[in-house]
Amino acid sequence: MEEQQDFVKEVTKMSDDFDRWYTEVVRKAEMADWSGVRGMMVVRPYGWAMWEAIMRAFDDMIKESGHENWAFPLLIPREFLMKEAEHIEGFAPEVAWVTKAGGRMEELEDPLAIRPTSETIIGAIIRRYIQSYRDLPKLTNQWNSVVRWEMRSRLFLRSREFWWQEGHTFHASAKEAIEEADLILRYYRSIAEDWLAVPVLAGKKSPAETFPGAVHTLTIEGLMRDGLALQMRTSHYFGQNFANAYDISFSNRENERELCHSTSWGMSTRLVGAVVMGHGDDSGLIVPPKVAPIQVAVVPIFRDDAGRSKVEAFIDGWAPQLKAAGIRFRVDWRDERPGDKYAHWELKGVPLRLNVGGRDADAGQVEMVDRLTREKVAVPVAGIAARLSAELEGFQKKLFERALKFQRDNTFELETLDEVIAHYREKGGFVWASWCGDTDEEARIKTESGGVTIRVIDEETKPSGKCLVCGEPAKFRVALAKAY
RNA sequence: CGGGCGGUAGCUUAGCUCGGAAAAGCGCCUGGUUUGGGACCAGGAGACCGGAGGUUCAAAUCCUCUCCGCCCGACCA
Repeated sequence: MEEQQDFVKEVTKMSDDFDRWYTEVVRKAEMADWSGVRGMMVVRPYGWAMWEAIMRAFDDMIKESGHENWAFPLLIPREFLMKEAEHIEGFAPEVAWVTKAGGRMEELEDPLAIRPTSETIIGAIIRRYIQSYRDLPKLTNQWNSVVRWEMRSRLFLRSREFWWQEGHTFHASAKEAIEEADLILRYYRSIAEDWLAVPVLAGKKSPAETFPGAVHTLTIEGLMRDGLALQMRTSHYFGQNFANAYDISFSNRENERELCHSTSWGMSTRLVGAVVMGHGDDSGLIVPPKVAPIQVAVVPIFRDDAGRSKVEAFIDGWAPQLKAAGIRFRVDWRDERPGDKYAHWELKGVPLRLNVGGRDADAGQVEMVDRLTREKVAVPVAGIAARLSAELEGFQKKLFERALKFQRDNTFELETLDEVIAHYREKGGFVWASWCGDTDEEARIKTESGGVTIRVIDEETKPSGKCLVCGEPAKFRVALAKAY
């Protein structure tokens, strides 16, 4: 982490206490808050706007590849939930149930689960709409919120209710379903890297970390600035497990009944937390331009009414160009002093700030300040929209490169469990190692290291040498990390 | 869900040990002077002290229960 001057004074320094820093930034940047009901989050406009940008980007991607949005019910009958044994076993501890309803709080005959995810109800319903191979693939998605009864919560990262999209697709062949899960993982990677500027490791989860009921789970894992990994979403291939449990079948060309192959995949408001933790600094947020609710903050500077009129007229001269260029900007006319406004927009992580005073008006220029480098440069107003667009693009790129450098500087290659344990006593980051594939040994890594887990299996690269735990020939190359 | 700590104005807290008219700073509102990195003066609004019950002539303060938050752990696909 770079040295920073104390530009913003109202947040705990990241280096002093990362967790406190995180909570203070999220709240003081007006992104989210607690609601008074335990674990239930309020997402405020500044945080929600980032989520909206993510939603739009992802929604465009999946529409392009033929997915359709649906709305399935919030409440799930118990018998629907119970059908896939592994799935329900995995989710049982965090399901909330509606057991009473109505003015007299009458006990329901059959309790209804509040969806923790919708595989079960979609499976139970979608079978109606799938009869022939001609109905396949069925590519569904829904934007909604789900409830998981978590015991410990953090804003955006883990709350009892969170907002996400859940995609559920049904295919005629295993190959097609596997390709679907791969495709979605590529989309997720693009959201993380191209939109949020957070570089990720992509790969397969170990069997112990695989989604309940899935054949395999794919994941993207980002590295936060405190050195902990964050699972930034997953994509699952179910084989025929759900199709079997819910009898989702179709007639093939030969008029034989076959079970569908299915997938599911989800991406949540947790990503907003990844933006905070992946880019922030001691002064607060740094928001990637592509998802920034405000990309450019304009701070007018003047002494008196005459000065104000002059600056206002000057800004009015070129602001419409920014609007026309689709730049999300705000002119800060609040009755505050410039220094307050600087700190305010820095805390909120607005990529570019324009300081505009009488001297600038005379010179036909503005002072542009970069939130990342804090460099100040004079920018002529002639051609300002094109210049700012280019600067924002450059900012997005710089932010990604900085995060990529951070990730590389914090990625290591080790051979034995002892080395891994010693490493995580000192620092964080990713550690690549080789593993034989034994689940008990995987559990040993976690217990003996104090929480280090296998985050990703890299299937592209052959493992070198021996398993870090048992020393037998390795089958997998894996990335280890402590994670959120 | 266990262990520890906390909840008093929008925020941060003092007051609680030892019961006896609810305070401060910041923020907010009004007016004025100000404004290129965080101003100042004057006036003002704002709190049933998280909630319920109890002890007492009297409770922010003592007791019980409960809700919410923070830290640690378990759990977290």
